[in-house]
Amino acid sequence: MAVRAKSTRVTLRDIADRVGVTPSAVSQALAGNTRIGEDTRRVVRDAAKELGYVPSSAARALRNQHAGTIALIVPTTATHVFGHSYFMLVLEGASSVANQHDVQLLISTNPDNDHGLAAYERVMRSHSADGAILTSAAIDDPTVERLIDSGLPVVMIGNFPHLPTAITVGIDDRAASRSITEHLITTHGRTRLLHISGTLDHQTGVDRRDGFLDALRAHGLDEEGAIVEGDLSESSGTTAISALGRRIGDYDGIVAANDDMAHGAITELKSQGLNVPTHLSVVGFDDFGLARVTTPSITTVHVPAQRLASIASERLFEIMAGNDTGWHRHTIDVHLVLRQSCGCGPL
Amino acid sequence: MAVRAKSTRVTLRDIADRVGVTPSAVSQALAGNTRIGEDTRRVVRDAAKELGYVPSSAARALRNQHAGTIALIVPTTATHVFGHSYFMLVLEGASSVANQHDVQLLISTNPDNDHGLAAYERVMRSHSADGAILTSAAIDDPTVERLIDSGLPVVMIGNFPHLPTAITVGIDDRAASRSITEHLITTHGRTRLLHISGTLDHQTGVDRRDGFLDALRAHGLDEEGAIVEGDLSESSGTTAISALGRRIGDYDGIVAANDDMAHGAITELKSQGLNVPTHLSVVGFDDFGLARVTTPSITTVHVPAQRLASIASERLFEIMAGNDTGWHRHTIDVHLVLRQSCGCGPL
DNA sequence: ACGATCTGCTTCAACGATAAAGCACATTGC
DNA sequence: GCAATGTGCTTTATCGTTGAAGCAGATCGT
Repeated sequence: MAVRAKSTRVTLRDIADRVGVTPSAVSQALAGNTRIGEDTRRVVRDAAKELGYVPSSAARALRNQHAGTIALIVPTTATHVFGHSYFMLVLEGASSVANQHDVQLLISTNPDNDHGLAAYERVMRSHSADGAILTSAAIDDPTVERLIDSGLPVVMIGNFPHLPTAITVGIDDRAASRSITEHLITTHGRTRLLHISGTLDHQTGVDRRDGFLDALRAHGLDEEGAIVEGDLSESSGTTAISALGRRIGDYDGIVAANDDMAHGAITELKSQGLNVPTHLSVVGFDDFGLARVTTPSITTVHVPAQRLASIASERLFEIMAGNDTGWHRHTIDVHLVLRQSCGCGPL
Repeated sequence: MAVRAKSTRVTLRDIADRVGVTPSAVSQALAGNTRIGEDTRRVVRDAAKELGYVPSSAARALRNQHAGTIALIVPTTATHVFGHSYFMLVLEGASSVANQHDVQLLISTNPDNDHGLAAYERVMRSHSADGAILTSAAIDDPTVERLIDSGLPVVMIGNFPHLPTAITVGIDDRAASRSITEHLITTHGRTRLLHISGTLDHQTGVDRRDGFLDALRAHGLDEEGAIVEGDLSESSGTTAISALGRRIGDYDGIVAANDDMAHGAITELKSQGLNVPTHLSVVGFDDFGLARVTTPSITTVHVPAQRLASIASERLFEIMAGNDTGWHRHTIDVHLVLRQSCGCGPL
């Protein structure tokens, strides 16, 4: 039983030989071409089913000049971004849309240091994907621009104001950040606020910081010492607080650029004997899972990552189908999720 | 500016024309064939670099009869399994190994209802992947057997005792489950234990349940009413407890088959005014992230999913390279992570 | 009744890369 | 001095699929 089945790879020729026509006729029959007789068509289809014929994706790709594949590109090391459940949601969104279109999903992650090209440049040049969803790109990543200019259909998740031709789906980070900051100010009367920002080489980090500052200015609050730069990791949230030493007493509210840092901050505050939300209100951003399960649960902005990905994917398929008339920038609404860490939810 | 760059796809012919040799010579030059003169080789390589040549993956795949791709197959709906961060870790492990081997990673998820074949059967028959990592397969999934018999190199993550020829990497769920149960018994003196099991159509669910029962029997404890079947979701952990009503008083320890259910159970216990770990000790399984961040943090078995995936991937590459002499079943060690929910960690 | 259209296939070329075989010409061995 | 070997390419065939073009024989229109 062992090796038998292995080599027998069914091609058009096998069907052709069995039915007694040419491979080309089989191809046309399977494609439903009406120039092939009704009878032949049926016989061919039966034979194909019986032999378990599946077209060779390589031959098809070569002949038709498209791969039947889209790529999900994450231009950082796997450990960095995969570590955030964000990616899982994106994958889920892209995957389901790809499946609906009967297209394979390729995951492209690490830089391909072997050839000095980014992995996704290879994907693009080798035509192993017909289009790409790009996410988590840094502002200054020069390869992104080349990717877009290459003519490969690309839809990006996030905001890229410096790339005017890019097709993007994102949320209004700045408005959302302002909104959650104002919640702390107007609902909870917090006036001495600290922002733990994300990495500022990503647009998201900049926008969330700016939204925070917008809120401060709108309410005439002090911007002095209001910002500490983090890196989106839980430990950077912890460090942000511990580095403050006793100056933490100057603050009564913390706006973190994501939930991981909010959680890190809360942990550190707790260990210093400070209660959240009694002594300080803390809020996060993202709501990818963590914010719901911690104690206190974290008030945050819900970012619908899966929906971002599925919308991006749908748009990508439109573009690949030649429909270039749709939107180029799409912003989907987000909402606050009020939980315990600001003082809203039941304790 | 629009359409210009698009069509210019660089092939061997372009390099050949520029250098003044045939495409075949270029191919050989790039492959480092010594029958091509030193000078020509250098000129060709320079031209290739300058033009930005990247081989067509489709043409290569067709000619060489292999795709340059491995598939990560998850034979369930995306929402079910992707929902667990397990998949993220597996992806990370597989992805990094694939990258090291300069091979693309294909994600195959949903059944392809269009043709009545599982998506991965198409992957296999269409030869769009040279090998596959298969995870989260149900015990009775008949397509798994066909996949293995097809001759496509496959390495599975998990244990599949009913598939004697399968190459698998897993952990000893039964021993680990027994071990964490015994921790509750011997260290914390818990004697009235409840197991919230996983789905029993997966080997993991069965093994973890059996390990729990092993511990009970070894210590002469009562098996009556000791098992409730859950489905690995947080809510099934909650339901398992709430459905018990006041009979929860009969128990002093809960062994959940994963952390999500443990967390659900703890939440429900809390809301009933029961303290964990004072009134009851609770433990989970997996340690994929959740267990560390809850309050109380959850004592659990750390399952190194990423390592499982990378070991599986390495073995897959060995097999694809023709080395069939390695192990067929590999079990990697796991360890308990003692935290607060059993009564061990600092509160 | 005889060119025009239809029907049902076959033939052919191509997608891009590659390995085997071939073919000149130069060099070497004895 | 002439076969044997080496060098540096070119020619050719192939992977599996597909669409255009070709080609018989039947059917139709007037």
